[in-house]
Amino acid sequence: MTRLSRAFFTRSSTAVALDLLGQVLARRLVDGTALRARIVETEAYDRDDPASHSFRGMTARNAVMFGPAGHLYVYFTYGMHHCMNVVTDRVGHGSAVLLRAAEPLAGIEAMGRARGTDRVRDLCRGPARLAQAFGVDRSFDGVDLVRGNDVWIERGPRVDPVDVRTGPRVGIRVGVDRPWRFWLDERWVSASRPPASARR
DNA sequence: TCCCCGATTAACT
DNA sequence: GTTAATCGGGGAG
Repeated sequence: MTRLSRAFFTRSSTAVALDLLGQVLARRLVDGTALRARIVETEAYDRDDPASHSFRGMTARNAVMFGPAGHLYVYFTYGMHHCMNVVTDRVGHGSAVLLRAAEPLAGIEAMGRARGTDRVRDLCRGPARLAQAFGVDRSFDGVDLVRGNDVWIERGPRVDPVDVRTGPRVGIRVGVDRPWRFWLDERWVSASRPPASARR
């Protein structure tokens, strides 16, 4: 097992988002249970990107985005959901990659318990589902993926560039012109939805 | 302080 | 295809 390094994360969010496809998100629960899932969908967010939480500058909520790369940025939204991001680029830059979906590999029973479902396909298909399956909430905001022993990302089998798909990001109403969503296998990828601009 | 709405999901018709 | 759930962030006043 090779863990992804600080250098891997200290690059542009789009480069990291693309290269995270096929890597393995790993977690060790307090009871020792190991969780592993292959990352199959990501989205890049950058400063000067109106869809990014960092766009309007640093606040208490997004402060981690402006810190060193390779740390988790976890935010709470819709009054009930948590989403996991990996901080990218240089300190002070303000960029991150949203982990949107993954293919469960190990610890599936524990993930099912955390999610309240037996459907393997729905365990990690969607950013809030993924965070819930991995037991990640706001208390994980700022956790170091490079040095920590609770969550980290391992090098997975090499991905053939031919298998990579790109397109507009999901659920946003600004910055839709940037094709910063990256995914591999439709089966494990989060549900598409009508453009955010058409809702509410 | 008030108020709108979100990097979503599940459960509807 | 539509919508309720549910609450914190942050812009407006």
